Amino acid sequence: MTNTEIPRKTIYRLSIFQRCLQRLKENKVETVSSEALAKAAGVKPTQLRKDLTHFGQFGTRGLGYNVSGLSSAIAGVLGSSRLQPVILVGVGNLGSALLRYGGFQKEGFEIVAAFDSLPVPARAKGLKTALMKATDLTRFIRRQNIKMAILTVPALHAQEVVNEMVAAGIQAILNFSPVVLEVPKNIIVNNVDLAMELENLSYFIR
Amino acid sequence: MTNTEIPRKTIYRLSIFQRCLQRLKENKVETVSSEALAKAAGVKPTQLRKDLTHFGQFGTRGLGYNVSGLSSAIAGVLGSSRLQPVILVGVGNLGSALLRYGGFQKEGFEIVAAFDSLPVPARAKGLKTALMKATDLTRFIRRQNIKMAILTVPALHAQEVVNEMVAAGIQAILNFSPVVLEVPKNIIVNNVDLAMELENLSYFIR
DNA sequence: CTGTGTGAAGGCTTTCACAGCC
DNA sequence: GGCTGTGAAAGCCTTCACACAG
Repeated sequence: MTNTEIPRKTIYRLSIFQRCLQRLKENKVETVSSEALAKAAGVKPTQLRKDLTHFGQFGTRGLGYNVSGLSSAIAGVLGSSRLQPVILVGVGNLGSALLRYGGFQKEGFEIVAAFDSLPVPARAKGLKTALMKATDLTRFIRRQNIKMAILTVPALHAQEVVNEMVAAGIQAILNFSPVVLEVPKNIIVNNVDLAMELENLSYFIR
Repeated sequence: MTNTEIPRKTIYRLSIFQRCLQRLKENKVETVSSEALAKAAGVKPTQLRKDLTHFGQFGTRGLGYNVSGLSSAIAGVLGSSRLQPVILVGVGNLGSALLRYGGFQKEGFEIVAAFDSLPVPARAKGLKTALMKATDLTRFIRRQNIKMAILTVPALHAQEVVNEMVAAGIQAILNFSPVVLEVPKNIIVNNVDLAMELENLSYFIR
């Protein structure tokens, strides 16, 4: 099919477009031009159109895009692998926070279990997610065939936990530890480093 | 001085290098080559060297970089504006979580106040950060001359809160709401969208 | 001989310009 | 006329290759 590898940035933007389309749908808008949608997404119209050409043709010339049509097209690209179960490792401040945060479920992800080396029940108070011991990690990943993990352990332990998870079969990691993880090439890691984002912002203030 | 604008990616990497240097310092390493440091940071040696040329020359040919020397040089570039006070707006699940999370303080940022339209004292239980009403937001920003804000309000209210903050003088925003914010060109926004990161990861799993 | 600093080359992404369809 | 789809151009970032300093 698509011969060239699709840029990661394109995939990120697809998610943004999807969000905007959702909002349009709620407002009963049926058709949208690349100009309008791009503006809502904060990009240039040509970029939106270029992004879409990676996957096919979805618009009608002279008219624009059918909102729900484009939306399901993007869902088809993105969504195929959407209903992944996810585990969270490291139920400290940030970890328990993310468990409480509903934003994942809303987008179709479910955190099916949380792990900690020293599970403190108080931390999981009021949560419906199962809290398990770190010693169960490998077995759980294998048994349930989990592919995605959110990593919120202290920096010091991040790499060793990653090694264990990768050995058990995890393929994608959302890493919140301020550490550069070493993983085999076929494993994908996205880093979210909050302190770094602030540092970066502060640089650009004059 | 430097005529061309420095790429944002370079600034991000500077933060990573700084982290690695810190670790080297703790281990009493005095000298490091671009190859070793780059490997620790997960980039190519030439890129590290190119990044540094934006700011000057910091190495010794045939030897490498003095760890603490390079570290303070980078701190000088990044750190000039490091001790920014920060406010957090939106004390919901994610917001109160971030307040509890210590990762910011460690890197030199302090959240000096938190705001919510309906401050629930229970949410702030055990926190030392002052919890204030949203109606005090503008005045506080003006009085304390705050420039940076962390935004963790529901998507629906994000834009209006941003408008108010920008009018009051905020210059940089770390936005956790899954919304594309509209701001004047001189205002800088970094987006952290957790659901999008997961979506992105799941796409790359086969 | 080792390892930095850097102009030039290469590769990737964005933007332009316009052909083509409604 | 209006707006998409897309090859070509431009711009940006990364990598190479090597001059040069210790």
